[in-house]
Amino acid sequence: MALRKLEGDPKAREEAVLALWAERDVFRRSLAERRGGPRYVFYEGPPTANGRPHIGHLLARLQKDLFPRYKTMRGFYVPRKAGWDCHGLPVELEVEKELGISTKAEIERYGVEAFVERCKASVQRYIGAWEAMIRRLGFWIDLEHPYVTYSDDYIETLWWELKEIHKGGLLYPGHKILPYCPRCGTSLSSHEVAQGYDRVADPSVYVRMPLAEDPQVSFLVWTTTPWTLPANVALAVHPRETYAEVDFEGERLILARGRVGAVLGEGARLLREFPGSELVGRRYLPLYPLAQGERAYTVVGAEFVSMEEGTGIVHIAPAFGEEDHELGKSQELPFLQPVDRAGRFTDAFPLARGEFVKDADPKIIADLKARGRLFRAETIEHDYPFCWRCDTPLLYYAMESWFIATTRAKGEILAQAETIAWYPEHVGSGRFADFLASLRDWALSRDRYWGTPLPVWTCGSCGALEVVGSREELVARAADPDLARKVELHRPYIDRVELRCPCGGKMRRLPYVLDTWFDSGSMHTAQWHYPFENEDEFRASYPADFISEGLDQTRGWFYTLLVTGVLLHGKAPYRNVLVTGMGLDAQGQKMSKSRGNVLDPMPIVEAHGADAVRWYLASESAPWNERRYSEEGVRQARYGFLETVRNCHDFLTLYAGIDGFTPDTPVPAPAARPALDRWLLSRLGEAVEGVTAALDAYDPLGATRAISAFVDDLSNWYIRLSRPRFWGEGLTEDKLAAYGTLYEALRTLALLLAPFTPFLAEALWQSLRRDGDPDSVHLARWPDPPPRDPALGASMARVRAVASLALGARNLAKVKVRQPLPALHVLRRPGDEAVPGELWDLVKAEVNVREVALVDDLGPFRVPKVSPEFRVLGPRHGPKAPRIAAALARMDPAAVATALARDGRVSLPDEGVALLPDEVKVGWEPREGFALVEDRDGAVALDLRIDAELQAEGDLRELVHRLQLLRKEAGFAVTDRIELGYAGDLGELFLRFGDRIRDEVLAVRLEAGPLDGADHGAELAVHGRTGRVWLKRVGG
RNA sequence: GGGUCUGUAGCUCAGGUGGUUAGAGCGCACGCCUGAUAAGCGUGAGGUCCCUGGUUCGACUCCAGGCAGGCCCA
Repeated sequence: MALRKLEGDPKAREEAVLALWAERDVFRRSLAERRGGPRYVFYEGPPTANGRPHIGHLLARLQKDLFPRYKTMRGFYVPRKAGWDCHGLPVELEVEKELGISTKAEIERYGVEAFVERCKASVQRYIGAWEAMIRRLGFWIDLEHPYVTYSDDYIETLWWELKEIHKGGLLYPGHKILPYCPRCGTSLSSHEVAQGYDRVADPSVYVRMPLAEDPQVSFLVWTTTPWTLPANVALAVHPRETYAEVDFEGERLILARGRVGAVLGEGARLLREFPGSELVGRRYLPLYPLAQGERAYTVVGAEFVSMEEGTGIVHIAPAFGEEDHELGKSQELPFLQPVDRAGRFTDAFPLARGEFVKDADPKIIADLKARGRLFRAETIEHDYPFCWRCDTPLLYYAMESWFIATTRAKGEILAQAETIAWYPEHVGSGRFADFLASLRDWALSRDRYWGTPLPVWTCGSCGALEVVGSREELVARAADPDLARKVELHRPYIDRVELRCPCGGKMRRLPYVLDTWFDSGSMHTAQWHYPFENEDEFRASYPADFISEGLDQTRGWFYTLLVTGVLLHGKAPYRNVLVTGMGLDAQGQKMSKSRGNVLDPMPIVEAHGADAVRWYLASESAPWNERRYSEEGVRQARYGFLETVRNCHDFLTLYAGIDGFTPDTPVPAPAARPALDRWLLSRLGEAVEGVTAALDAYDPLGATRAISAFVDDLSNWYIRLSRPRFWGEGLTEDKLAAYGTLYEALRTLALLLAPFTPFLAEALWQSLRRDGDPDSVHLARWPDPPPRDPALGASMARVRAVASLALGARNLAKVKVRQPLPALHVLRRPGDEAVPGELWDLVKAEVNVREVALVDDLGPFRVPKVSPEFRVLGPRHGPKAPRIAAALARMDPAAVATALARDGRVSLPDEGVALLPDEVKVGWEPREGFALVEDRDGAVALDLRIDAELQAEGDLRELVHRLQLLRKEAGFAVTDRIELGYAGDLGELFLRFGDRIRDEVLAVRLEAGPLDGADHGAELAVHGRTGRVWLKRVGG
């Protein structure tokens, strides 16, 4: 094995790693080699295959890769089956767009069979885009054997599930007011509705409903949906609230007393008040007398009437509101439906016949105004639900639907929800718990084409009903068993299968398909085609240890997964959920296809590499925080972190190549190595422990911080200080210790990075691994932490602080580090005795001083400095203050300071006063020839007295530095030997330090005068000495 | 309207059982260093820790109310 530099271009490096993984079949082996070990169960939440992936998808995707990789390295067997959510309205919508159509009638005309085939093709296309992204980013999941929700096997499991649910008595048909999209022609589930709320301006309309018995008096009624007024059949009041009849600008109105001020303001005069119950049973004159019957247009009592908004008198249209519908049933009100399935008024309402209801609002308002029934019309901003895919305003509409009675299993669902650990915790205890608390029955059926068919057949003769739970059952009951054996379990094919009813009649399938959330929410079972196959797999993988998806899945997949899991298996289907935050654009807006502000990750990946994107996502913030994505962040991850890691590695390879060091070269035992090495190994132990603990706690941010801190110490302290150790000739013990330490650090770092930046980790590993090591880092075991040495860590921290202070002092004095100085005096602190001399030597080298001395007193290096405190002096001494100040300035500052400290006062004999401590500022200034720096980390005095020898040494270092730059300029390799020619005043330095110059710049010969055939030359000036040098490569 | 999260430097974000002088990275200025680095080091500028009130000897931290943004719900 040979250490070799890493490919610097991320794209090329990562593509090579992808090829290596493919060639060595690493992902499959990472599973195979762990089979039989403890299982860590992961469930893939299937992406909806109806759109291209964007950067917002990557955050959850990263968690779904990172933790399985980590657990694999910890010895777990972590199978990961990919999955695709293929059914549903979104897919149909894509196809409609392709075809340029938009209604169900058009689909029927086009042909359901052809339409459904196009849905399949569309899904395939998007799956391809997702697979490409997943592969390129190094997200390991089994794409060869995914679960696909539209496959017959998957559907068969769903049928089995529904039959089980039906057996439990929890599947039922009902009529309910449901949110309904008139464009899509189907009702929506509550979690779909939740996706589509938007703030809009709607009419806010008050109308008069005159009492039948006294048309001079009107009920005042408020609504934001004027189009529902034609369907009005009753008014509702709260029987136990107080109502009032008022005079308002000469008109008599009835409304809730508590709403008078808010609705009418100051101008209303109270005529009388009475309980709402008194109004119940009164009749009123309808706006549009479309309803028939004894109970039409009467006032009824209802507890739900709110006193928070409106007038406290609610207009009731049973066709358009859930509460209205319930009330209509209990009060035996007539049912009026003047709107068709497309959301247009029927002939029953001629005024706006054929118009979409929302568009008819202005016409209705104008009509009411013309007839004197409009009291007031305004607009109001509120949130209204729109179809989450096509943006059509939803209507609440009385529909037939099939339901799962989740409310009947609520207790069990809540109990099982308690067993789930959420990251962050508040999602589980907050929004998820809230949602479960207001659980409603699951409206499961959809009036559409591309979906799992509802397996319910009914008999045309006797009305009997059959739920089919498998293909075998279907064949057994089918009128044409051959057809049933072969038929694809999709519309329109499945609709051709008729069953034989025991009554002798024919049974036909109800034409519904399922809510796609039932598809994805059932993956825990259906991905295995259980119970028809794979019983062992199913049992071994229920429940999941880990799932991770975006926050928006709280009421989506997290919910449906739980419900189906509890109903079918009596147990929560997952133990740990890591919730990721939503992706926002640079303006802080949610990224979504409909807003058109999505950021395509692939160009960024191509430019900076998948690792940079992955590290950026993992290290920027906690996973559950929402993110503002920017390419700049990815750039920083690349240059600020990944490049540093690469350079640390390449530093090792550079010198390892020169010295012939290999991973198998024997090195001294850790205990026998210098303190700097032992310190780094201790830091490495700290890093391994930190990363491990963080990942065990589902805290990837904490893990990346521990890694970053270690890399910083490695690069900017360990390697920085160790460089000279690599420069000498031959493999000394010290050099071997440095190689061994650096090697160990990088090798362990590769392991720690493997879950986060799998490509770079692999590239490192391929360079660093020993014979006998696994041939991929992803087949290796997670590292055990090297032992820690806290005392050494504390010593190093102290020494680094001192070096920092000393460099600060140099800065202050404006003396370059290249110029050696005689001494650094360090004010002693408790514990300094325990700091090894080796570490103080590091300070010597870093600060470039001949000596580091601990002192107990900075007195010798500084002198007191006193000055008057005019703020205090002025008020106390008035006009004498300037004379006092002048007198103070004439005195010996040291004497003043001493007196103040000793006596608490200092006498000024000339002025006849004594100054108190608060009247004199006492500071310090460095004694001539010293620089002082003091802060909470300590205090140092830097001796700046440069003698001739130090000066010469400084000049030498300056000269060597210049020569090194020239070598670099000339393009020589680090190991090239050269000849050097020189002329001018500089000659003195060459004569005096010839040997050292030769060593430092690898010169085999020094020549006074020009060199023939020199490769490079330059004028130089070092401290007033000028001259010229020539460089020539030897034997090149 | 309700729930929940977020609000800390120009930007992206840490942090703190309530306690001297609130941090990092990036960016900026000046200086340094550089025989690994598109790097590094030092210094500096840059902060009402969203606002108001309360509790407290002491609040950026705890409590209450509000404001702004995100998500979820109605």
